Amino acid sequence: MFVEFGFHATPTSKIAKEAGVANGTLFHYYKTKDELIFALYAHTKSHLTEYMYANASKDESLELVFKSIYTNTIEWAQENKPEFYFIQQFSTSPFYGLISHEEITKQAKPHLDFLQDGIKAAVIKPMPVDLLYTLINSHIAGINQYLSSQEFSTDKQKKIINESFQLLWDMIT
Amino acid sequence: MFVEFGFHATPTSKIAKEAGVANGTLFHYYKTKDELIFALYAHTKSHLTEYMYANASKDESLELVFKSIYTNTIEWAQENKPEFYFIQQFSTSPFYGLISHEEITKQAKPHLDFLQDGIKAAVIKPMPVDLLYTLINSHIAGINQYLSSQEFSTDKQKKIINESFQLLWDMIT
DNA sequence: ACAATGATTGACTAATCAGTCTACAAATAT
DNA sequence: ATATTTGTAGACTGATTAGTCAATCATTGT
Repeated sequence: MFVEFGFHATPTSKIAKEAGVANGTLFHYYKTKDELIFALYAHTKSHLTEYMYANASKDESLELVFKSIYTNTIEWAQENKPEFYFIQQFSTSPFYGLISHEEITKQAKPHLDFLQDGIKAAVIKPMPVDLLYTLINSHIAGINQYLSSQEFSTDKQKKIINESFQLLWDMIT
Repeated sequence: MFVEFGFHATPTSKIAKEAGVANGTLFHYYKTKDELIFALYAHTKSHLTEYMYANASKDESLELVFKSIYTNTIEWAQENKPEFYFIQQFSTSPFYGLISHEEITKQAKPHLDFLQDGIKAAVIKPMPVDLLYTLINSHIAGINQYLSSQEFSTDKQKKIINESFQLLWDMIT
């Protein structure tokens, strides 16, 4: 509903109704509407992170692990479009600025470590990991936007993902 | 104010006050608050577009023209952070979905044409221009996010822009 | 069996908001 | 000079909203 109508155009009364509970119940679990929004963001973000690292055996080469994470992320986004869109909407909203810097770095830590390993192993080009991370995230956001902009067959979609991965991989290695 | 507080947390009364006019005056020029928001988006977007193509002499090589557009865009974004942030906020909000598809393609047309020329000239890799366009936009959004995340000296900033341009250029050519 | 705590309800409220309306002022046209 | 249109003002309204509250209901521990 936040994605469809926006944060403030989605009243708590409708959220409660959609959830099948009374108005008061909602405020029993979340002191304020903002708290609910933050909780939803954290919840959604952790779902994505969990899915990203699924099937990531540490035996594979760094490229294969990275490709697995890349593919997983896009797959999750395509199968959970509202959730992914919500993350983006939240990230570019004033709400995002209210999250503590600490929380954000904590969230990004595992990803940054992974990239740092890649640099240390002389696989990934030496550059600030923050920059690298941002570039990768933006790239993935772009691919998702493209994949959502029109209807592709599953095969065509896989082809796009493979090719765009190669572009990204060549760029950072 | 939209960037700072969000769309609905910015009442028309405060907009009018900030603009130094009475409440009624605002609604004399914009029938609804939404109309004002759309107008602000169109206004801001056209400012950016104008700046992007500044100093773009058609005599230069395609790479130099592209680099000029690239640099201009990032410069504008860094010098007009709230405006750039507003465009991003708007683009990932439910408002964006209310803009006609026609309007969007019309807006992107010159950029797509430019990229198409690059492909025809065998400078840019052959791929769907939509995809190319999205990748470039995402890349630029990422760089801006990175540049805004910490304070860089002007020299350092220029260095980052140059290096990241090279990454992008190598990726698409 | 009986406390005690936690969960659920929905009517209620105080505040806020987008948009209206009437009156007046300024500018422009005749 | 007068008439007509356009711009400005700000008090006002009806609707909506986040959040409260007092009263039940359910669950758990003893």
